[in-house]
Amino acid sequence: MSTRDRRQRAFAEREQTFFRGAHHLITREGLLNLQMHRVAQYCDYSVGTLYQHFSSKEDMLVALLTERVSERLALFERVARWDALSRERMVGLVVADVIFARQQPVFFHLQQYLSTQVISAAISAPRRELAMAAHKPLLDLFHGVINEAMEQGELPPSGMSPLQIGTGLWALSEGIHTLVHAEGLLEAYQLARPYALLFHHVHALLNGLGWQPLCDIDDKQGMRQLLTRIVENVFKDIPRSVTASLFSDFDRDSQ
Amino acid sequence: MSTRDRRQRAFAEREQTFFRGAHHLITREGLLNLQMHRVAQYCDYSVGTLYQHFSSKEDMLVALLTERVSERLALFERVARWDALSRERMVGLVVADVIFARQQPVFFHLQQYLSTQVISAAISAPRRELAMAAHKPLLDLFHGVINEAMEQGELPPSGMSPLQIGTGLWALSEGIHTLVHAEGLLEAYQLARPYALLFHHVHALLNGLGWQPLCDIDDKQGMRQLLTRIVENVFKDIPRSVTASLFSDFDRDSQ
DNA sequence: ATCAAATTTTGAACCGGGTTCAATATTGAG
DNA sequence: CTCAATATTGAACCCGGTTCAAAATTTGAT
Repeated sequence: MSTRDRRQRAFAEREQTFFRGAHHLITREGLLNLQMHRVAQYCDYSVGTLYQHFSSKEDMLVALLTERVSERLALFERVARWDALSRERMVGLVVADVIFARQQPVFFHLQQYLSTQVISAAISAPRRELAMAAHKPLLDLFHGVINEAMEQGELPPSGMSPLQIGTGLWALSEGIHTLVHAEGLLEAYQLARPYALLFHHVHALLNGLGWQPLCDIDDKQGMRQLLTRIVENVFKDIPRSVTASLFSDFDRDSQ
Repeated sequence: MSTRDRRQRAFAEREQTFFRGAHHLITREGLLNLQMHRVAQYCDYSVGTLYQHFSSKEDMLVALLTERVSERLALFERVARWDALSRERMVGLVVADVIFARQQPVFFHLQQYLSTQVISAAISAPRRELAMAAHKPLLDLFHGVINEAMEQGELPPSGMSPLQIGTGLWALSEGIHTLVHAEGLLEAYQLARPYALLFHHVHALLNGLGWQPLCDIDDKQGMRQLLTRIVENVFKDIPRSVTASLFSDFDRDSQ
């Protein structure tokens, strides 16, 4: 029956409208000031209709986050497809994450907020499972690179599964992002160049894990060159304004 | 004038009462269900009096968190005073953090929740500065160990300040804790033994930074022995039930 | 085209909980 | 003892997430 299909399509389209509206309002007024009735109003629907799509505010936020995984995944996929050494691609994945965080700060705040024990406990189990399922391809890519590295002997086995290795890298990256996004922390401790720091520690960790080819973590030039190569080969179309933040950190350093 | 002093003392005592009450209620019913009027009620005061101490709910939570920094600091200080190699002490600090997280899960959730960009933006600047000032001794200890390591040539310079080195370790540790505390994540990805993972990656990172003496990250026995030594020398009085979680991870592994 | 049943949309009303503040109680100096 | 200053109280306010009975629209049969 065509009626049913049309209805479903309309429903899905409206959901997109809500996502766009919510995103717009968060961008303009911050996550803290987001109000459900304003989202509905902005999209020219009533609150009741909004609640037909999402069972609660948190529910909507998780759905919004889940919806944008595809963009993050797209960035990751470019790196995965890149014909380079496994170690270079792993660094590329971290670059992808930095680019995503720069391009879509709202989603980083969302992710951070919703990962919190306090909030995540308030999210319904089915919605959480949906969100995790949506993230799975992303993790699969991540673990795929680690797997390849092991198979090609570039990463020594060490009795750890790709998932376990990945966790450490993920935690390090996530931890730095948390630092970057926490209000006033960087300023208070005069921590300039957080992303230079991130790559420094990522290389240190990769070296520590024995991921070949090892690199000299004091060789700022070399690290910068790798970033340049990644951007040139994988993220050439990303606006300079976004990728520049990767380097400006290093540039300031060398001056 | 003695009256003023007495008043101040009474006020400070009452604040402690509120802290105890809030902590008790959070422990029993979760941070999500904490209500201001219940805190007041539980402490046999009115909400108005509660608001004489704290300008908002978030304000109270930050104050509560700040108040317990001293306990965390106490754990850190034991490690700092321990007569051992700088690298051993650094691992000891990570152990201290795990112990604190185990002993005071409420405070870890609080910390995580309040570090979120969304929430931290809602905290008044003076209160935030107070909180940071309270954390400073803790960070000083941390950086002190790194400093010593550099001075004694156990950690090569590499153009990074102690603060910058510390950030990576902090981020890694914090990231793993986030993982551990996020609802359903460990289960979903069958990530058992998160703390074994933490120490594995900490050692890998320390090796990568060139922190002497390097250790073999595949040597599970050696890592376990270091943990035992730390507990024996520094945390002997901490209940087995708390420290056991450090090892059980490894034990399960070796079986 | 007409109508009634089914479905969808609406937004005023509800309600929980953080916050305020006018009324009340307590304190202490003279 | 008195009164002004100070501290405490909790009912009322207000904001914002959520609900649901009423209104509007769509559908399918006549």
